[in-house]
Amino acid sequence: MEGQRSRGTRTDRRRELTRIAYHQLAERGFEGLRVRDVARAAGVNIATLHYYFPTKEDLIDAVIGYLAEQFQVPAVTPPADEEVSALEELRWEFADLRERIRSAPEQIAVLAELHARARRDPGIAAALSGLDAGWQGYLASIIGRGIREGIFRSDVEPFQAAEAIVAQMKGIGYQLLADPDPSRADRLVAELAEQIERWLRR
Amino acid sequence: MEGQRSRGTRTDRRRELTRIAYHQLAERGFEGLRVRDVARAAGVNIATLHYYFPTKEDLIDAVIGYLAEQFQVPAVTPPADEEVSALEELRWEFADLRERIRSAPEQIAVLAELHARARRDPGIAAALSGLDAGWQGYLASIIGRGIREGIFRSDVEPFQAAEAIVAQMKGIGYQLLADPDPSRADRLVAELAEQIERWLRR
Amino acid sequence: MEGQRSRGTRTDRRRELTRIAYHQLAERGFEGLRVRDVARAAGVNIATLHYYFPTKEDLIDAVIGYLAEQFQVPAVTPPADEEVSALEELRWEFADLRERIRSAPEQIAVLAELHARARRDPGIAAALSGLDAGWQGYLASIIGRGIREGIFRSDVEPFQAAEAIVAQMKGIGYQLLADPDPSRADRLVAELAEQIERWLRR
Amino acid sequence: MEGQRSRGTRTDRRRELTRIAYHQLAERGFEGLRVRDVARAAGVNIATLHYYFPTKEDLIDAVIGYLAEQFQVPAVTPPADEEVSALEELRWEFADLRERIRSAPEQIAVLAELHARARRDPGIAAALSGLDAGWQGYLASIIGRGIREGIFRSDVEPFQAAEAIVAQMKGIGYQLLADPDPSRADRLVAELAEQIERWLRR
DNA sequence: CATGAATGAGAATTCATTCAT
DNA sequence: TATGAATGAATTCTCATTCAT
Repeated sequence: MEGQRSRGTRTDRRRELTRIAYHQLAERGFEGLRVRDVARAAGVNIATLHYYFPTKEDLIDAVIGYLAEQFQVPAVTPPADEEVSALEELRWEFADLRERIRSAPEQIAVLAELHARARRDPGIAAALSGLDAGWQGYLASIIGRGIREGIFRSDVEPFQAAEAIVAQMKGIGYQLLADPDPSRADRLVAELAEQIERWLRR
Repeated sequence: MEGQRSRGTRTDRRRELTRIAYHQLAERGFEGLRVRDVARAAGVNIATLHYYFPTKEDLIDAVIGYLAEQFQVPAVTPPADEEVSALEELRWEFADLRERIRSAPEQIAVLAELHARARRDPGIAAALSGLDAGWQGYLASIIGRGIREGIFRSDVEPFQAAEAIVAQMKGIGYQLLADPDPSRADRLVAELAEQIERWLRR
Repeated sequence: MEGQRSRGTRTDRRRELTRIAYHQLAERGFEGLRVRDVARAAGVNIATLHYYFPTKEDLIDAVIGYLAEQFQVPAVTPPADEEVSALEELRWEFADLRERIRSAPEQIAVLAELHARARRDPGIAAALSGLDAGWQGYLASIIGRGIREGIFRSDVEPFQAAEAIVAQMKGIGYQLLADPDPSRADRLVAELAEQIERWLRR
Repeated sequence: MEGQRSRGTRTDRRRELTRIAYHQLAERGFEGLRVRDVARAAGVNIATLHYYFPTKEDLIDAVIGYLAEQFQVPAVTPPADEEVSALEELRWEFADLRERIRSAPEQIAVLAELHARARRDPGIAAALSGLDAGWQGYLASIIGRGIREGIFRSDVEPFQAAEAIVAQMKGIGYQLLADPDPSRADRLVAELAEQIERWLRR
């Protein structure tokens, strides 16, 4: 029973530390990420942090996992799966991007940091590939459905189209990091959405 | 003559140090950029580096200027201005992006690092804005010309379209940083080019 | 108990470092005070010193406090307060100065260093004012008592007289710093004592 | 002839550098004295300074000489030597101290810096002894004359009295360094003067 | 005489990590 | 689990001094 409680506590602590590291990474970048500051913000001793995460890299790995989780959670309520058209689902995806940029810029910021680091760190590159694969697969499935539904052009290869869309969505997100002007965000996302639609629709 | 040579030497040293810092920033990120390593790679004492760049920030500023210069130089021979259509010029722009990704990925890498840092450093944010403004203005001028030539839709606002295109081009570039697979690069750039064309053409 | 010992140890380390810094300041001046040397003399890593004193200034502040403590401790056993005349107490004060110069010249040396620095550092100026105020107040109380006892002239303003005496005592101390010849010290202190007595007595 | 002019120029440069170093020493202390800053303030290259003063110590030696010169120059017009009494001359000496504190505090500041350093530097100790000897000798001559004139007590040993007076005057000067309040200066110098007079007069 | 360029040695401070308790 | 204390190895930056020109 105590073991049970202990395990619960342990998980909580790890998660709390991860959460704080995630936010500090978003705000300060790898350049400014300090395990000491994470520990301080969590109200624990630095040795305690190292008990949970023996090295800084371990903590960073946990942050990557945390980011993946965040991306699982939709920022905008998704349409009821059953009845919705592929086009509507694609539009929802853009609304979700728009909302994420607005209400959870840390997700974009952490993604950008990881992206920059991925060049030097194969582990991070792999983790990002995983994230991308999921996103891309999801978009590809929408596009595929759209083709089957006859709304999208049939000469588009769903997976390759999805690959490009992912890259473009990220580009919009990164562009808005430094200057998070909401109207500019609206404009850019809308423009991208229109462009993609025009490109996909028959 | 002596003064001349002396001044030449001074500029050369500064430039050489800047160039080295630029490449190290591309490879190691801000996270791993060390003035000591820059000095070592240049074969000079660290105090000598500080003679030219009193602080690390001064060196970084020079690197930003250097990046701006690199972006001025086309990666692919531009078409002769006179006779070329807006569409051809736009295509050349994508070819240039493609070539830059292939042969000068450091440009993209440094840009990505600056982007990440811009959130915390207004100076860098301003510098990036400057870079973007040039690029965007150039694209807008092409689009405007295309509209006047009757190739592009007239209901597109050139400057806003250019804004989105810049973000998307960057997105493609960043996406290819971690995994610089040439065929993937070809595919992504081509996809973006086709998409944009389809969107702009009447 | 462990906490107790731990806390004890922490205080001890701080105090030991302070003590060493105090002596090194006395011997080398601010000009030659190096945190690295203090750490070395304490047998600890320089990072350990910074664990206790995050900055050099923090260490210096502790040294100032340490000096204040040293000045609290009489160098010569003070007369039993009750029965002694103001004149005898004043004489004891001079004996104390004489003994301090002989056996604890570091006190004078550190005081002189602080004095020189006080011009540029308002914090140190304030700390010195505090030290002076205590000393001056004490002397003023002796003089006041002497006046009430009828030994001292009543047309002397105790506080202003004390102010001058403090300055003169310091002057003697500083003068003896460079050349700590004991007989010269005896002579100078005796001369000052006689002069002051002659000035104060009716 | 050119040699002549050159020598003149050389002396001028040396003197100018010395003068600047003197003022910077007064303001920043040994702790903050930088040859680079002296050169910059003089508008010459640092290598040029080193041409005139091969080492920092050489420059400091020159500063000591400069201070000695400054002490030669009275701050207050001295009384016509012939007719003045020893008492009047002594009073003039105090007026001169008062004026020096007011209008040339750098003299006191540099003296205090040298004093603190004299403990570690026999060369400076010797130089200061020389300064003191002159001052002390001069005061002793006044006192001796006062005794011969019958104004001063004959049981005072002029040289020893002078020794104490020098120390006390310095003490007053140092005390006023950090807080150069003019009315406090007036008070302290007046108090010292009165005290000394009372002590010396029959 | 004067300078620009260069440097060795060292300065304070930082940081991830360890370890005894 | 948790902590206070400790540290090795860096990090940026400084400074008196040198030297070729």
